[in-house]
Amino acid sequence: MPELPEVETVVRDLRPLLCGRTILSVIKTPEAIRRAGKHPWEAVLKNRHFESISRRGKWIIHQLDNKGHLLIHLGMTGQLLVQPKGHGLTDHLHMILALDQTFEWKFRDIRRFGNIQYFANPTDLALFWTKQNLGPEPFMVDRHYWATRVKGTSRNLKALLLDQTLLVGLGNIYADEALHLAKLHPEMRGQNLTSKQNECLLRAIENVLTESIKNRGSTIRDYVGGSGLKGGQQLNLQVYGRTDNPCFTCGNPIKRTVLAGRSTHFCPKCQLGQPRKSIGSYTKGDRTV
DNA sequence: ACAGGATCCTGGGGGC
DNA sequence: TGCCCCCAGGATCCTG
Repeated sequence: MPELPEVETVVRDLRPLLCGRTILSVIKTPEAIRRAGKHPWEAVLKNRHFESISRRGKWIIHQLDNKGHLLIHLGMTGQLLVQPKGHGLTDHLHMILALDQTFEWKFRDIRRFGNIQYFANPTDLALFWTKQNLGPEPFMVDRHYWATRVKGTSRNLKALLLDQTLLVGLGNIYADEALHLAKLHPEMRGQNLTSKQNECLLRAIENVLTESIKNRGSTIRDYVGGSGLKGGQQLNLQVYGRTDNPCFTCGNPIKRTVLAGRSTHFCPKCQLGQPRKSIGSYTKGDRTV
């Protein structure tokens, strides 16, 4: 499931493989991808050069030499690959661009939750970002913004961390991991966090993402980087996918629940602050605060 | 404002 | 072996 570390890894892999390369032809267009925009792909992409590859949240941004932008969201199972022609898997390919020196740019997506968008000029792109209303990048969060937004809501922490308008980049895996590192219960309400806990949560998010980027992200099932290499962070996960296994910190079994419609993994002993039914209080160990 | 459910989608795994 | 059902979740929409 591509989250920020996986998307960042793809971008870093693609950059040297793609920058300066020319699109010779469009071999396959993304009709099967439900949310892909409709464009005369051959007309807008043929003979264009890739100027730069970057990322905003989980979106991958290809800037072309005509100020056009090709955006890709990997969704659940998306893979973006640049490989010599004839390499790699051939099923579930939704868009293929032939590049110079017989390389191919390929978007592969088994479950088709991905998204492909093209913007002909910076104005259209800016409009798209406005509509998306994305929050800040995790490593560039203003402390005051963070404190205000988290303290100002009664939503639970799991739902908050998945909300891309609050903060971009977290998905189900790293939301669970960050909450475990911060020792905060996923059901705790934003408004019930102390300033110290709030700051600790932001640091935990940064630390979890930093470590995961270092390990090229987590390959649970389908994810691979831009050159086809798998990630390594799945070996370091503390709670995600470890239901009933002992917590590495305290030895108690990891619990699973469903929050914000997503499976949520946590250690009930290490992660305190589960809210009681009465509003405005939460349990901390055996005490009510 | 918020929670929860449905929707899109396919492959893997469990049960029979 | 084959069949059925459930589960996984990023984003979005709808309802209560």
